[in-house]
Amino acid sequence: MLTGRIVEVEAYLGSGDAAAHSAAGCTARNSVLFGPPGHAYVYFIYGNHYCLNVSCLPDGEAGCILIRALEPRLGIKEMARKRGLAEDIAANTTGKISTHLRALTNGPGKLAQAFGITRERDNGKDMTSRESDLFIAEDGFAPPKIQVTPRIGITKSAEQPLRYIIAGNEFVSRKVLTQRRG
DNA sequence: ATATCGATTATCT
DNA sequence: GATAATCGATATG
Repeated sequence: MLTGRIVEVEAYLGSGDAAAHSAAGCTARNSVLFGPPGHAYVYFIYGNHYCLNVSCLPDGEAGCILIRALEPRLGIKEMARKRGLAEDIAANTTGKISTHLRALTNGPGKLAQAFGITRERDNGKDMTSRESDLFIAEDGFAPPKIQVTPRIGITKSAEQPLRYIIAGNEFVSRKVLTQRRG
């Protein structure tokens, strides 16, 4: 089993959000977004990568959360293998977080590859049930602080503060502008 | 450290 | 035919 803690997400709104895939209405690609909440919307982008979203709003309303980064928990070696990285490097018994460990799941395309998520296999899966082979569950961790920033990598509606990260977490896809150096 | 750039294809106009 | 919610490599200060 592979598990990771969600540390970074972005919201794509059901209406009035030009950056959302649902902005132009329901198509074959995005139909999951218009279905019931809690289901996987997986799309293929830039001819290379898959990205995982979860539908959120009630049946009939499009809207979703893009999962942008995870803190790897269980199955680190398997994730490294799927990512094409050396397995032993990821086995960090030292407690220090290596760049290789970070590289497993600190981006939407990376985490999809680490988990072997594809549109063909996973689009439409119910992510609310532990019976599903792809699901979200509560792990009891209470984030110290949630930070909100603009979304990343989009050209439309780029100013809206709809990206949510666990403040200070080492596995977010980009370091936030913090005052380093004194 | 930050910036720019090429890869590669499903999807929509 | 153009576009895209990315990544990894390369270049530059």
